[in-house]
Amino acid sequence: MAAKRRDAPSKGDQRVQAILDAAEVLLERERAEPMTVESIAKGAGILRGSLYFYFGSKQEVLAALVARTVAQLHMEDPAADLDAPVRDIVRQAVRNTARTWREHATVMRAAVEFGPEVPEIGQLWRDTIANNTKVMARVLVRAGLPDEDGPTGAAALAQALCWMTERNFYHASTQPGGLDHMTETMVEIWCRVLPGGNPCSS
Amino acid sequence: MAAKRRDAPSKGDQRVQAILDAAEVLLERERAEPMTVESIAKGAGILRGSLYFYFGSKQEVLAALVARTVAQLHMEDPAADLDAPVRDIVRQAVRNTARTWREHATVMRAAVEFGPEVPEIGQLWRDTIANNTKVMARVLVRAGLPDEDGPTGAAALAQALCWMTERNFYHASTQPGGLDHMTETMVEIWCRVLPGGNPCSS
DNA sequence: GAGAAAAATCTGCACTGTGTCGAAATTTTT
DNA sequence: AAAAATTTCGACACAGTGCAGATTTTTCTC
Repeated sequence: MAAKRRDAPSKGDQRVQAILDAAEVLLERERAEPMTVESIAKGAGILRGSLYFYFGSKQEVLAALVARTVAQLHMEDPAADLDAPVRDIVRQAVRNTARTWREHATVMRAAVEFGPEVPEIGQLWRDTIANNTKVMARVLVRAGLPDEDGPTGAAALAQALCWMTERNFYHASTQPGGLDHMTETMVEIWCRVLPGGNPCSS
Repeated sequence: MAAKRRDAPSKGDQRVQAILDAAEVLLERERAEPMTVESIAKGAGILRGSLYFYFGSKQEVLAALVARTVAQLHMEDPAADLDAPVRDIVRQAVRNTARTWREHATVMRAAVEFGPEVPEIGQLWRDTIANNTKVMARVLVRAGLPDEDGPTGAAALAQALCWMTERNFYHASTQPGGLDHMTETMVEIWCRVLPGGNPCSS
């Protein structure tokens, strides 16, 4: 089904952002106030019917919010220094990921949770993980893992480790101090997978 | 809120299972027919109002279905031979997990997806992973990883690796042949994390 | 500045899906 | 056979979503 959303006019641009801001606030206080079209519109300063001028459905609002956050992640993502020692690259990459979870946990958890039921969000999220995987696969190849396509090639290991990192940070982000603790655990595992397998902590 | 469900009578026991069976079928054909109270009741051979005699809500049906499946997993889970070589234990454990995903993928994916919004399912699923973690932590300690509580102790690594396995099998279970491919990848990573870090494939 | 066009908002409507509850039917027990 | 318990039915109320025409506001053109 084609999206109903029209090209946004300039005043509408502000309204679109207000709608997305309102949706994000509701995600953060989901226990206290369930996210409905009514509550999103109220938070954006319009009535329910008006919201459909900008978005075709509540799912489209969520997809746009996730897209906005993912775009922000890309802008904030520091370019990796791929000439540094591999373990330093890995450590820095994990730390950067932890930072994005710290700063955008609510929307990132929403991306994980709504991905299965909103195809657009699911694809956005998988693409985000795929981008990370591509970079980290090159790092693993540089470290000496086989540059091949099989289940034990660098690409497969990188993908599996990126999903591990996503899943563990997803859980850790709900607990105070969880991300710092989990960062050390993620670095430890990534490093142990590298050839030579020396743990980072020793 | 206390569950409204009453103690189930003997004829009702059969009806409860029929309801859970109907719910499972609908999960499997979710693209073709959305799961509603109406469609669950229809599949169980009753009208909508009758379903509420057995379950307080649709969420309770889902929680009972996940509980039934998790109980079944426990029954099917072969006791690990903890005296075997560690790498054989790891390989067998991953294969067993792959088999449970192969045989119960639909309900297990539902457990992952509904966990965030249905607390009872979330707890059930976390408990399941915690049980696996406990066993695998002991295996990692046997392999020589530090038996301590810090972020790089055996317990933390086991937990992170179990969530990695869950996440990767979740994705792999949606693709033909995906679980076999992923099994090799999971074994490879688990083995590389073990002291000595020798990959299983070499 | 006025009028036309476009954009934005409002309001009522229709619909789906969930959960409730009293009445009726069926089954079980005495 | 009658009473009690269990199970089912069906109508009701409600929340939430999305639609569409009317109205209002804003922007654009002359």
